[in-house]
Amino acid sequence: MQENFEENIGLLIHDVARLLRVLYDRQMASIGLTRSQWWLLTYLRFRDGINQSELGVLMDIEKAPLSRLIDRMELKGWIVRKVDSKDGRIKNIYLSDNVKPLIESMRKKAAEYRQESLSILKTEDLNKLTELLQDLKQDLSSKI
Amino acid sequence: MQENFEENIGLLIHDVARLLRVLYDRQMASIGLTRSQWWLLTYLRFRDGINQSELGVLMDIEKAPLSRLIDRMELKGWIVRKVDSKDGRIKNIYLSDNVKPLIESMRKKAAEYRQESLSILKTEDLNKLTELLQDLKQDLSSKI
DNA sequence: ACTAAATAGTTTACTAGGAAACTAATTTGT
DNA sequence: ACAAATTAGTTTCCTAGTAAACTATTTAGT
Repeated sequence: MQENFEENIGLLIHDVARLLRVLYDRQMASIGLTRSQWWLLTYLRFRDGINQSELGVLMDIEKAPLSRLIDRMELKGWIVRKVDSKDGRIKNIYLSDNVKPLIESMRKKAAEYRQESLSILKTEDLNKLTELLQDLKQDLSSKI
Repeated sequence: MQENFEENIGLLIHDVARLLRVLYDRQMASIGLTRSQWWLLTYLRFRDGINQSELGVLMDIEKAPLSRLIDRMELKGWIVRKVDSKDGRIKNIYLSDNVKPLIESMRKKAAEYRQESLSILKTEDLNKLTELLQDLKQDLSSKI
């Protein structure tokens, strides 16, 4: 297609990321979660009470889509917003008690996903791939 | 975050894909195109007159979003739908003449993008990375 | 030839991302 | 103390992805 279509590593990474995403989405869908929901719950599990701005930085999404994601999850009763006691602009996000069983299911699914998606690679290849991607990530980060 | 958060290669690939996408989008935005628009024009450059179903397979998107993408690009006068002369269900997509200069700009930007995004990797590392990703892609494709 | 099945594309509903304009609360500078 | 600037979050508009229901056309089976 393009001048070097088959060898285009950007396209290849794009494809691999997409395939991983499809498997990932499938695991999540089996317990009734979208990718964003799962991702947000995973962060909250470790940072309960984090505010929206910090959460946006961690999840690497803008505050607008994050605000709407939180709206939908709050409607489901999974999380709650609470205005910060010291700074009235800030809203902190907390997990609701009734979402705890769901989070346990998530952890199991995450483990299945890792096993399913990466079992083809030998340990040394996995290490090499990780190393190369980390180099690339660091370089790209400096250009953004 | 997760049990093996830092070493999670799925997350790493996701991050690299995102960073590449941001650089890619930036190049496209400089000539007034979205990623999907650029992508569709790139395919049409090599397969002018392709029908929507085939285009959807190539671009790996469903027919619904493709139909809407074509709507928007047809409104801009960049492409045209023509009902197939032999099969009335089929619509073939053609580039308009006035989009040709834009396509030339695209080719230049694509070259800049490749240079900007991957220059950090040595040739042998690029080859190794390509090889590993191809293995992973092939395995994942069989699981989808 | 005629009904049933398959195919191509569209529309709608939902989730989701980015950009920009907006509101409300807080901090800074004088 | 008070106006200006900054910050946190929301809303709106646009693009875009999936799934499901739908229309129109063609093909297959009898």
